[in-house]
Amino acid sequence: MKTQENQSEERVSNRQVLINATLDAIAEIGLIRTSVSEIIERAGLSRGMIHLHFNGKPNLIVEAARYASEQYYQILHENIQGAESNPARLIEAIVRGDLGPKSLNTRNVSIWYEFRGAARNDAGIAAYSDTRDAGLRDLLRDAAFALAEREGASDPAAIARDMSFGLMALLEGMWTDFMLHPQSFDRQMAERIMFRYLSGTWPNSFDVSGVISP
Amino acid sequence: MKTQENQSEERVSNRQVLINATLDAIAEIGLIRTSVSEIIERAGLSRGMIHLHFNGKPNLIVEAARYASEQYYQILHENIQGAESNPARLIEAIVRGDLGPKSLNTRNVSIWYEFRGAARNDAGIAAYSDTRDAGLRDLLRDAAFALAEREGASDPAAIARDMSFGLMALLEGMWTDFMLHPQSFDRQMAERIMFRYLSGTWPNSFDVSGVISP
DNA sequence: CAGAATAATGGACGATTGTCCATTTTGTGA
DNA sequence: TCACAAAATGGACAATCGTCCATTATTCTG
Repeated sequence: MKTQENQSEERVSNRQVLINATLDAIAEIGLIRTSVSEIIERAGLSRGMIHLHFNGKPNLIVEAARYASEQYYQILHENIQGAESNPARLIEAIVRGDLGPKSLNTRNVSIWYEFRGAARNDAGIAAYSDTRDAGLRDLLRDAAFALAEREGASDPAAIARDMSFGLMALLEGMWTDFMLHPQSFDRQMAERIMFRYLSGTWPNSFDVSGVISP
Repeated sequence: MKTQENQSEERVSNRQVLINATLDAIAEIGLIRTSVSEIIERAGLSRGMIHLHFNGKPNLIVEAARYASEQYYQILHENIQGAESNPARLIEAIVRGDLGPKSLNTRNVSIWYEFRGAARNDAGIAAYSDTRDAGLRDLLRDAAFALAEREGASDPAAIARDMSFGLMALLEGMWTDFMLHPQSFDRQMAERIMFRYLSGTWPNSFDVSGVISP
């Protein structure tokens, strides 16, 4: 029975406006220079709003981290939809998704890197910075285990542990390289390197271009 | 003809004291909270020294980045000494060195990560943040090329490009993981993952424990 | 030893930080 | 339409930021 709340879908609360402005600022000028003045100017709102909605700047930063983490997860699960049943296809979907423009873009990578660094000295941010890893790692490990078993490895658990860890680390490195050189980064090359790695361990499931179709 | 300059080897200029204090602060509390007050307190010097020796804080930060970069390089070259002639041994030395406690420790990793992030918005820092990569990448690419040729790959240049890029990215990822979980990080596991990757591409030169001795 | 040059001090300075509240504006229900 | 509640404003505030300079201490030179 709200009045004209939903006259339009794009009606967003000022709370969310502040979060978006904060993430924009972090992406563009970094956490160091993201001041209250900077945020409220980008948001087009008044100074007191941060205190009203978040009880101070630190809380706003944490909420922005939570939101960014949720966004990443949502895209991840969209990427892997339909591939969950086949471990090789699942890994392929994760890799391609994580290197695709919806995940790997200047804004996301900058935000991710800034929060990562801040997490070292901020428990509140650390909570939402770690979740990304945990969820992704579990997905990869389970898929790697299934794959190792299927290919008849002697110790599938060990392989799964090493490979999920290695894939995570390699993706990390790709993101870092993208952050440092966004204009020269080559997505195709990045994917090829990932699949070369995968085919080295599971030559029956992968080649340099991805999953081998039967 | 200096007076009592070298009465003891550990006599260091206050310029260097400031750089060390800056790096300590960055490692422990991060770049955001590394203020002039914080630095001079750690250095045990007076407020004006930063302006006297560096003409302002920004310059001090850049000089600290340069020094950290030089330190990293020095350790790198110590690590690979004697292994330059054999490409497989050279890669092994780089990998083991980069994952060893002289390079990969809490202080170094924190500093490296902070400068990496700052480089995005600071050209002065970017210069010394990039050099590490450039030098390391060249070393790896040349070794990878020699190895690819020796193992008779069809396109050694392509292999060398992919592998040097992949090795860099994988090491990046290892460093990041160490930064996030320094207490649970497993150096042996990290090395094994690196060598598993290498043996996937060059099974005649590497196995999971390192270079294969003839 | 005297004099000059250099190194070091520590506080003053304006600018900017984040917090918070008195006030005004907007929205809602009687 | 009126009265009340909620949302939003924007400036005051103390604290801290980085800069810079007048002053003092130290070192080097002749």
